[in-house]
Order: sequence, then C-alpha cells, then structure tokens
Amino acid sequence: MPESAPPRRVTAADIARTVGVSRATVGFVLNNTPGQTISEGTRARVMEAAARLGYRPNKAATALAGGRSRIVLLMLPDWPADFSVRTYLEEASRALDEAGYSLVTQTHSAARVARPLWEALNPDVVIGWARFDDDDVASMRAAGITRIVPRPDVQVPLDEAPGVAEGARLQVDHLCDLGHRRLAFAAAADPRIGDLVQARASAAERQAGVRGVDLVDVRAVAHADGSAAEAVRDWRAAGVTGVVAYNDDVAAAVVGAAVRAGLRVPGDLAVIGHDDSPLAALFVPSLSSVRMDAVQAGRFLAELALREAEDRPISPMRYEPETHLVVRESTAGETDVGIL
Amino acid sequence: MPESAPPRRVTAADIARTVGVSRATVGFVLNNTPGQTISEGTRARVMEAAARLGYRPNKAATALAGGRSRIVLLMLPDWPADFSVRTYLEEASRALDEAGYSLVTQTHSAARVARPLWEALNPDVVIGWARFDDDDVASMRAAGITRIVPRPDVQVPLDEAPGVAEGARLQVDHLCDLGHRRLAFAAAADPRIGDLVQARASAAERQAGVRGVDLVDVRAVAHADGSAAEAVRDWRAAGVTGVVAYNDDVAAAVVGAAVRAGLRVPGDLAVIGHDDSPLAALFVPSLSSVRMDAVQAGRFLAELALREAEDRPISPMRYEPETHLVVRESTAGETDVGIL
DNA sequence: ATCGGCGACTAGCGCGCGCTAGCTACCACC
DNA sequence: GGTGGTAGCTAGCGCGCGCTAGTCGCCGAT
Repeated sequence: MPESAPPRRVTAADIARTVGVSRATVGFVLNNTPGQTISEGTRARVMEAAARLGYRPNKAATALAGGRSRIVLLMLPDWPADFSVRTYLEEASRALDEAGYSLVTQTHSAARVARPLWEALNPDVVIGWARFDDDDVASMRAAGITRIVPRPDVQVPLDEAPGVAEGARLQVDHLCDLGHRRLAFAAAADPRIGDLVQARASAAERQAGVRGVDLVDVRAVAHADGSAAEAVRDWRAAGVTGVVAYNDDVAAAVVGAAVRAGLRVPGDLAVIGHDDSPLAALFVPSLSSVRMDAVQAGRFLAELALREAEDRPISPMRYEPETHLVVRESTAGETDVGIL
Repeated sequence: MPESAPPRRVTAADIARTVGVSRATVGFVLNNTPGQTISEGTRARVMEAAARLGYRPNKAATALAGGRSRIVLLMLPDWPADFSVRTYLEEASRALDEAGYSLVTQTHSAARVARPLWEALNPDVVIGWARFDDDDVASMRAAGITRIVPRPDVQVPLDEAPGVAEGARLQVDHLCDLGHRRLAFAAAADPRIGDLVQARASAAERQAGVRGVDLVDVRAVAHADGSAAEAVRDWRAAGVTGVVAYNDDVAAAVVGAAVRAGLRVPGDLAVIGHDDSPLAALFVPSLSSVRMDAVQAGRFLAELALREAEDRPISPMRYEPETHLVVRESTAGETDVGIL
C-alpha cells in the first residue's frame, strides 16, 4: 500500500477547489443560506462534489463559528432508568434530529465528576426532569449555558407537572372502583426524587378526598431494609386493603412483603404501581399499573427543547399526556398468589 | 439594571489582557505546556485571573484547534439497560474524567436517525459492547472517526469476552452442586443481543459437559408470547429440574411461567439468572443470580478507551472480572412459592 | 569585548466554518 | 450613454484555542 498517510478529512475548501469555486459559495450552497442567489449549475456541481468526496462538516468548527452546538443535553434522574423511557427518548431524539439537533442523555450521577457533561459538550440547552439544584445551575452558568429547563428562576409547583395528577387519579379511582375504602400510599425512599414522590402522594391524597375514601398513611418503603414488611404489617392493622405505589418497583416491594407475610394478593391487599415498567408484567402476581404515552411525552420534550434553543416562548405550552390504566393481577387477579 | 447585554463568555484573551501578558503565555500556563518555562509570578497571576474571571475554555475551539474532542462515545445495546450498568458507567465515567475525557453514553436505538451521535459529537473514540455492523462502521468512517472499539477489522470470538465463561460456569456449578442432573438454558429472544446470548449458552453447555450433566435444551423464552410457559412444559416433560437463564429478566419469565403452571419454585424447578439486577432481589421468589464486578468492568472500559484514544497498544490487555454467585430463593429457597 | 545559551516571553498562524462586505458582469430603463 | 438594479459570485474576517517560530535581555564562558 503506497498510501499510508492518515486520510485527511474532507473540508469545504476541498470542495471549493475541485469545483473551481470559492469557499463562500460552497458554504452558501450547503447551508442553503437565505438571501443568496446561486445558479442552478453551480449548486448542482457543489452538491455533487460534496457527495462524491463524502464531505461532513466539522462540528467543532461549526459550533465555534456559529456559537451554537445544536446539542440538547437531557439530564435524567439516576433512579428510574427503566420502562417506557426508551420509547420516550427515542421519540424525543427523532424529533430533535429532524430539527437538526442532537439529543444527548446522561443519568445524573450522584458522584460528581470534575467536568460535568454540560461543560464538555457545550450544549445549547440543558433539560432536566426536575429542577436543578443551585450548584448545578451555577456550574452551568459558569460553563456559559444560558438555556436551562426547567428555568431556574421560575418556581413551578411539581404537582402541576404533566401527568402527575392524572396518574394518581387513575390509581385511586381504580382501587375505589374495586370497593377499597381504606388506602395507603407507598413512597420511594430515594431522596433524589423526593419532590416527584411527594407530588404523586399529594395528588393521590387529593383524589382520595374527592372519592371520599381514607388514605390513612403515606410512607417510604424499600425492599431491602424491611420497611416494606413493616409497612404491610401496620397497614393491615389499620384496615388498609389497597395500596397506591409511587412506581412499579415500590409496588413490587410491597407485594413481595405482603406475600412473604402470608397475605394473599390481591385478596388481602391490592396494590397498584405506576409507569408500567417491564417488571410490572413480569412480576408474579403481575402488577397493575398506569402507563403514560411515551411518544407524546418525547415529542413534548423535543418541542420544549427546540423552543428554548431558538428562544421562542414556551409559556403558552400546556401538555397533558394520555394516561391510562393497565389492570393486572395485583389488583384484579382471580387467583391469589402466596406462599405454599 | 443598566447592563442588559448578554454577558460574553470569558476567553483566554480576556485573561491575557487583565494580567498584561500575551495570549500564548496564558495558554502555556493553563495547559501546563511542557517545554515552556514560565516564571512563578506570571503563572500565579494568570491562574488567579482565570479563577477570578471564571474562565472556561471553549470546548469547540479546543476541539477545533487540537483536532481532538476528548469525548468517548459509548454505544449501549438498547435491551439490557438495567442493573449494575449504572455503577459500571459511573466508574468508567469517573476514570475517564480523571484523564480529561468525557464519557457520553447512548443506547443504540433501532430507529436510525439522520445524524447519528458520533457525527454530532466528533468523539475521539466510539466504543460498543458488541461489534458494530458494517453500516455503522461505514458511517463512523465517513464521519472521520478512526478509533472504533471493538476494532472492526479484528474478529474476536465472543465467548472469549470478559466474564462470559466464568458467569456460565458459576450458574451451572451452582445447579450441579444442588444435585440437578438435567438442565436447560433459557435464552433471550431479542435478536439484537443474539451473539452474547449464544456465547453464554455455549459456555453453559461446555460447563455442563465438564460436570457430566445433561443440558438438554437451549431455547429462547419470553414472557409475553407464551413461549416461557411452553418451555416449562417441555422441560418438565424432559425431566429438567434446573434452568440456567441468560439474564434475570429471562429467569423471571421462566419462574413466572412455572408458578403459573402450578409448579413450585425451587421445589419442582430451580432457576438461576444472571447480572443480579434489582429485579432479582425484588422478585418473589427472589432470583439467584450471578454478579460481575461493575466497578472493575467500568475501569476496564475506561482504560480501553484511553489506550485507544492515545494510540497506545491494547493487545496485551487481558481482563477477567470478578464474578460471584448470589444465592436466593429461586434455587435454594426453603419455602416454595406458588399459586394458592 | 564577544558570543553562546537560556529563561521568559510574544507575534501570529492554522484549525474549518459562517457570513459580511464587497465586486463584476449583465440587463432594463430613461 | 448613463444610471440603477440585480444575479452570481469572491475576498477575507472572526470564532477561541494550541502551538511554532521566533524575540529580547541577561549571564557565564571564552
């Protein structure tokens, strides 16, 4: 092989040279720059050369010159990295892609690194599911990031977040419709998602009030530390027959504790989860849950990011995702599951 | 507020101006450029000014000038986005961070977008768990990415991948030690991870041979389509008492099917999973599994990426992660779980 | 007294791109 | 014939940084 030099990347200058035209013209053609008139012939020749040479604009140079990276960074909480999130991300990614943006996702790790991703990527927008804490906001500001969602300066009550009220309503209504009169809410212990948990719990309490049933206890529950077992004991003693869980993981912990305590599910205790994770279908008994339309949510996220990136107003946006109940054995099973 | 102009980002030139020194000097100080002698006083003044002004180098400019983005892109398969992966990623991320690199992770979505992430990010290295297909490799090459792991030009037999043989060995040995003489392997149906599934199955067959027990069937199994139920029926008929599952999800599907078929687990059928996902502990009965040391694996990934990025040889690297058994109810439970 | 060497620094190019400020040729119109 | 307008193009700056090729002054050795 006579040619062993590293094949230099094709640049716009290369195209200009082969076509016999200036670099500016190449730029105008490839970017369809408005306000520039290019003859049909030149345009075609440039396009052809670009395709033939396999030209790819250097993103670093584009970002430097344009001052925008066209990257959207989504920070995900590190706990619920499950379920329909995949669909959600895929849809958001595609919608952004169509608009010329790229979505980069990172799960927000507790172990802070020296160089957070927003510093390395120079994203145009950083989006989170929950509000960023002050340290993060300061770090982003220092990194020159001005577009942050949710806006750090705006306080949005989290129980008004899309879908929260509706999901809790479906959970509570389902249990009520099955005749349960005394309910409990099983929260997640993880402090990182504390406010979302709180929001769902409040919404459930509100809906219980609407339906005129008692929601006698809200309590954090975990599988590992025995708190689930304890909760089940207490709830039984208090006459609770239906449990609204923050999500499917928590629901599984409650069901597991109940079964191990010799109870029948759903005969003695009915439990409903949230998110319709794969676990919900897999579990024995399978878990009733609530599913939100991930495709819609993904598009919503993309739209939010785009508006922010392009400095268009986001205030008139209102969004209520389609939410529906998925009934399975843990609330409506005909055969109880328990220990033999 | 008199000042409403967007606060321009601080550049190295700003530092140079305030300190009264040239831009080059600033660069030398901040990068600790070898071969440059800078007086202690100047160095201190530059550092101080940088800190005071909150200077952050523009990554786009750095990437453009240096020709390297210091980004490592990790493409994850989109199926097993679960379990210890988080620890793994966190550790890899930290190790890379220490070396001045950033790890960006993307789950490899089936729905191809117009602009794959490696095109938008200009990563120095792209790493995948499995080999990339030819389209992807071509796309990366076109995007100017030369460092791809696993190397597209090198064929590595997947059953030699780190940990595969050892994990299967632990699974089979455990069931053998409990007295099971006829085993089956429950594979995952997902074609995207076909070769990894195949590798684990082969390793299990080999180990069964070593132990002199029969592994009578290898079959893809899923919860949704009834294939798990069918498999359990067939296995029972064939006298199988122990099942080695590809991972915990598959194990859960098998256990679920067994319980629903009126079998006792582990009394009639013992099942062991792989990966020690959260599901394994949560499930009822809880699932025995195999855990690989995610921290080690993460460091290994980081080291691999760094060597590739810095064009250091990777051939002498050999790595066998610590792997150990997690015994739970699905193989060694004292009380069987079943339908009441 | 001269020269080489070295410590401490600076001028300025190049990375690849977007884009402004032109410039030229051509045509329509008075 | 002059004037204005426009289609179609180009020269070249600026983005912020890394880094090479110097420059300058001082000190020790000849």
